[in-house]
Amino acid sequence: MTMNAVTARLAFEVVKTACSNCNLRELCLPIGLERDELKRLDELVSTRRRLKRGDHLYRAGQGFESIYAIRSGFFKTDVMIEDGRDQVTGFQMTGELLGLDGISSEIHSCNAIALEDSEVCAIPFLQLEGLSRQIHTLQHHFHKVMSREIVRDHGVMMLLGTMRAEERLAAFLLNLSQRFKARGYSPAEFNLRMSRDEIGSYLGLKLETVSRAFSRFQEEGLLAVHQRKVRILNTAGLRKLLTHQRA
Amino acid sequence: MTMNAVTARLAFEVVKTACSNCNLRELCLPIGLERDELKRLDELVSTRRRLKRGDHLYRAGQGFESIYAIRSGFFKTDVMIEDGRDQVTGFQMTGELLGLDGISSEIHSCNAIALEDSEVCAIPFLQLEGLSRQIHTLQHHFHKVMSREIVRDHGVMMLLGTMRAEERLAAFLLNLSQRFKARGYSPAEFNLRMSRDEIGSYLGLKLETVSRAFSRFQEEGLLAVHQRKVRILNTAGLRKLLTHQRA
DNA sequence: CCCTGCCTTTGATCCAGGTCAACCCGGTTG
DNA sequence: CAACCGGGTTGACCTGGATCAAAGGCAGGG
Repeated sequence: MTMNAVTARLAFEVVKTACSNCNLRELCLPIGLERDELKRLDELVSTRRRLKRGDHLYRAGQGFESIYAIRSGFFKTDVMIEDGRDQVTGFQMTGELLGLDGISSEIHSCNAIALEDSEVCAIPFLQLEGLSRQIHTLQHHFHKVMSREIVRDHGVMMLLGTMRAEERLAAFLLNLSQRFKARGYSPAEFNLRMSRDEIGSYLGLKLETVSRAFSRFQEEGLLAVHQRKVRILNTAGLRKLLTHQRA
Repeated sequence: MTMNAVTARLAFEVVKTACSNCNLRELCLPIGLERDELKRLDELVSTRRRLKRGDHLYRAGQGFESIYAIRSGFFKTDVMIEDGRDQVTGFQMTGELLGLDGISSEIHSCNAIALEDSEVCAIPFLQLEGLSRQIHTLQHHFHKVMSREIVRDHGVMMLLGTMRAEERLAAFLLNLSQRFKARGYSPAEFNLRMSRDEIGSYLGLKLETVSRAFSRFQEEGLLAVHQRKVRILNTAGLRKLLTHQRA
């Protein structure tokens, strides 16, 4: 093998999977790692998976062995009870981790479904634990990610427990907006990847209620909606809905 | 110092704080640790804190440095938004951990309040991370605990998003019952440590609705309630409310 | 012992959001 | 092109739980 062939091979692999070369490394697990630490993480994250819209990344009941970092695309997670009722527990986008629910019992407790064609990096969990025993920064960052998920869930509980329909939708839109912004997209104009029904499930509302709330926001000049295309016209107005309403 | 003095001193310390001697060690962080590992955990868990009913263990906004294992007593955690609305995010009992919300930003995001006189073990988080880099079992168990919290939160989201008032209360009571049972108490008869208002906040209901649901359950012979004293008479009936109801 | 204050229960009324139903719109198929 | 189909919107009506109000325990303090 010539030197060039080696270089080419390395270059190929880097393009193929490396965290060290991923433009999400500031959003994702590698945050704060040194060059050589990053390389060791690269070794774990060797398998990618492509999913088409509608595909399951994993299902409730399946054995757990990896967590997944979203490289591109958009997901929802949901839980189901026997009688068929289900609840969307979250929407995940680029750079976010999926699968943390599986750690506790080594069995996934929810479904993760791609809402658009997506790509994820699979990170074998036991190996991640091994590496994070060696790299303090990685360990600490991983703990922060899990804790952030807990805090996020508390926010959703607050939303579901105390807010009225329009407040919920406003909170939802502001959250999406802020996350798009953090990824370099417009915070004001975006396409929803999920149906009214899925938004409703997440927010504890029926799809008709979600639709009506959208229409109301439009009437009030807070935003322009057409199907799944949303443009926020008055962020402050939306924000005021959240804080100010109620006694 | 005589040998006896040394022994006595050790015995004193063991009684005072050691995980190795704690009758909760099968419920709490030490699960699965070897004798010598346990000893090293003991060294971290040196500070105890006693709280009286109503005391805050920590408050939202305070800096985070330790997580807490409940040694005895009963807690609630809640989050608040500017306009004064608050949401109880959980009730914690013996052997459960508090403070995981603080890891993500190094600032606590919720309040933890004792609902009865209680005692907790403070575990400095950075030291816990250090030790769990050395003790694989401890690391893994800690990850499971965090993950379990996420799964629990998803359950609450399901409850808040899809269940009707009586289903919520049934789910709540069954959950409490099961947790008392796991601690060696009667699963059928217990004292609620929280007010109707706090139950309502947790379940996304008003206190009057909670009270009415209790009365209804009593009429239907599912349980006997008097103020905070609850006796479950028909567990299967309560369980059926959960699964069967609705289309 | 009574008083005070908090918690709980219960009744009467109201309303936000659920339910049911019709229609619309854009994309796809035969 | 028509027929179809899976969202999305909109209207009319209904209901579960919120709200408002009153009264009944129970615990703690003087």
